[in-house]
Amino acid sequence: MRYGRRHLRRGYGMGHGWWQGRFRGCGYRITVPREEILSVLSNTSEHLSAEEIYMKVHKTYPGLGLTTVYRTLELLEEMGIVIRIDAGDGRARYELAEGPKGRRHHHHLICAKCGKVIDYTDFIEDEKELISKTESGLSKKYKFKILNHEITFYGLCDACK
Amino acid sequence: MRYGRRHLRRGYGMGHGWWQGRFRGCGYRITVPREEILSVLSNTSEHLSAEEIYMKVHKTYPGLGLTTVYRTLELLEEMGIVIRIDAGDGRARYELAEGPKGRRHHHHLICAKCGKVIDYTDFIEDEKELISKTESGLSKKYKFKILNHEITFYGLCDACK
DNA sequence: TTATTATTGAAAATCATTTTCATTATTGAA
DNA sequence: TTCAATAATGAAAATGATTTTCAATAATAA
Repeated sequence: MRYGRRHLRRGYGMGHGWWQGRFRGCGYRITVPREEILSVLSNTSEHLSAEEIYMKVHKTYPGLGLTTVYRTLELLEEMGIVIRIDAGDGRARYELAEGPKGRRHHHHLICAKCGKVIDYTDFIEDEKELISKTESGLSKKYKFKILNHEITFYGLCDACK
Repeated sequence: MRYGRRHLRRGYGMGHGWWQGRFRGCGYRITVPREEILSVLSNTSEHLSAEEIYMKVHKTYPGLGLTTVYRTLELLEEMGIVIRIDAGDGRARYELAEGPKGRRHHHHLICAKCGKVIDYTDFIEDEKELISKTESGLSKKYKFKILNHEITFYGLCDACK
């Protein structure tokens, strides 16, 4: 007897992501939707929106709901596994903060017209000194506990200019 | 006979903003809503959302519609008179790019909890070299025409930490 | 295997922003 | 000043991304 089940089951073949430990540690469950979403994020260098992630996962796992994508991304962002980028076009994009291979610290180049986001890792060395100096100065002066920084250049990409 | 008019008329007392020339130059009309919105933006050091601007203007000019605020802000952003800031809390905030007195180049410190935005002008000198170097390097490498940059620190403000 | 309860998906609800459209106000020309 | 052309406006409806609600389902510990 076959059963038309909407849901995959997790099994031996499923791989044991580097992130699973962190999930367990926080008391979160490891589920198929979460595995699928993280798999998509791990296998792209693009900056995907919630809907784009939904569509990609949907191909192999049609049971997925868009709601779950949003919920998962929110969770992943809270855990620092994922970074949300606001390209200013009304929908957020997401990228892995640090993957299994350890992504390098980088910043963004955003096209003001089409919203395309490019990572760049150039000049990070030169940046370090400025950032640490600025960070300690600001933290003192404005009584901010600084957690993160972001350098973004806006402009027009090759195709749009 | 009195008439309950919903609309103020522009008159001699209304002041001649530094921005009016730019409006005329672009073929845009100078209207009361635009004057009022720019007046609010000129008289605050806060980073206001469209709705906050609407509420402030509404006190002296109840005829104003929220739609007009959005439309005006869009126009002002296009003209480079206003800068939109995405604090990541789902609504954009706006600030004057450069006022009559000429605001200094600055960057932002954003509280990840309450969304508060603080301008800082510290370390701008140190920043210059890095930025110009980065800018020319990126522009060449990625064929981007760079128009603008943004440095933002995220953290917790004194009240939230 | 079972009980507990976190997670899920669908549908409805939100909420900021945009669009539509008829009305009104600004502007340049007469 | 008056007038005609049309840009700008406000109200209401539409949009679109994201969030909430709630009953059903699946992951986990015992």
